[in-house]
Amino acid sequence: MRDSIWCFENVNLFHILCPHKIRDFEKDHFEGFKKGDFIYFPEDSSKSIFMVSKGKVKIVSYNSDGEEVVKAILGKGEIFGEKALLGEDKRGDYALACSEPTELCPMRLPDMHQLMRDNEKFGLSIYKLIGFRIKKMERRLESLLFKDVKTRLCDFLKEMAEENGVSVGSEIVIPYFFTQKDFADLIGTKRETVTRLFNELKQEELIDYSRKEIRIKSLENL
Amino acid sequence: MRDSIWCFENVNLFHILCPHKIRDFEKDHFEGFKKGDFIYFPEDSSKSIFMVSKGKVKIVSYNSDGEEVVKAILGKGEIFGEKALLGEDKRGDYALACSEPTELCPMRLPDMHQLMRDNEKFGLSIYKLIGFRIKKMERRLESLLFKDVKTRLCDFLKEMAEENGVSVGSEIVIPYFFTQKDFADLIGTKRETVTRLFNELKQEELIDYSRKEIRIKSLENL
DNA sequence: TGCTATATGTGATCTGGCTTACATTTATTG
DNA sequence: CAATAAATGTAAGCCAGATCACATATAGCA
Repeated sequence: MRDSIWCFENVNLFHILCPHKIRDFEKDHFEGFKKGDFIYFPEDSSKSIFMVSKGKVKIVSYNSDGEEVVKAILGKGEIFGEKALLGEDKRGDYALACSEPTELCPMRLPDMHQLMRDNEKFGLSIYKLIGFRIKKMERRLESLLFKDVKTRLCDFLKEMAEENGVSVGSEIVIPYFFTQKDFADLIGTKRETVTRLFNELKQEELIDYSRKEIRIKSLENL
Repeated sequence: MRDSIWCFENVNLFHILCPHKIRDFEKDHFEGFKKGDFIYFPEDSSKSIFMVSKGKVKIVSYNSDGEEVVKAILGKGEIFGEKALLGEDKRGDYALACSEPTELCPMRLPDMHQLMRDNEKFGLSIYKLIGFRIKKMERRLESLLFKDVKTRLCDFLKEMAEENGVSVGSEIVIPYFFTQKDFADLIGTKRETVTRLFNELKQEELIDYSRKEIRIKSLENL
């Protein structure tokens, strides 16, 4: 594992969960969501967990000033709503699709429990995933406590490069599904600051970007 | 549940875990720790979980600048090292006693698993506790993202009042086992700022404090 | 294709809380 | 009980990043 605050431990459950192994529960599989569609609301009871089979999903809540708290953004193969496995009764946050089309594998909780009982290895990897989520949150906390905005942004870009980056020549291209506002929310700063930093990094020849993609020219120096 | 960022959902497992129900595993029960003693190190493998039966335990890690990242401070009846249940192999942080004497109930992982298998209700409450830990961390994150230092301190004092406070007349007395440095670490600020704020709150007649205790004079207005 | 909404760019100003630098008070230890 | 260490108190100066106030660019839609 790298030193980066934002680095991911990729526990990709796509091939375990979806679509083959769970034909039995396939009833309401694969729902189609459009950008901005809500998947669940805070008051919904936590009756199922989801895996993203296509698109991106954002988990958010809103603080008392109506500002968005971005808890996570998830891509293909990642699960969310997993707190249902920890005895959560209500979701407590919003899940919404943030790319189009977004498709999910929903798993009802009892089915999930059965699956985990039947397949110990699978159960373990689910719990492991929860463990990784916790560690990730701990790193985010630490970065918020001790690192300045620029460092946080660089760490975050590195994380994205690992997760979603595609090598093209010496560069790493990240398809750009976040707005600068999203970046700001994720690293805990303001949009204007992100704009400023993006241009600063461009000046320093570390990245290049358009509204379509971000090109990381020198991952090492970020 | 209250609105406070810092409010606790008290899942006290003391009477479930300790000391009666687990006589079988009692071998190395109740170890005595002095203030500052390390209970585990980051490289230790996660072979057991602990419950505090007496005293206080601090979970920390250190960032690259050697600054302490305080992840949690736990009192009687609270468990720690629970990430072992989530497939963690190494602890990844330090646990150290921060009051004297501190005593623990250590539970080896296999025993724990057996206990959880045998007693479904118990297993559920353990997982629930992990869920609460996650929510608490989410609140801490949110507070760090959006609230200023004074608000964070007030929220934290409210949390402590709930957890450890004793009503004395119209006041709530909190025994004072944290130094101002500890407060600073926990809410993400510097010691000098905590001192200033403590005095500010004293001026405003909201609290009173000595090195022995903090008296909350007006919880509502904090 | 033009109109409108949303995303991005960029300066000027302001400020919470960090930094630095000590002083004072309370614990701890030989 | 003195000596030393640790915790607390206070104040001046500074700066990263927020805030405010626009300008421009791009996308989506009638």
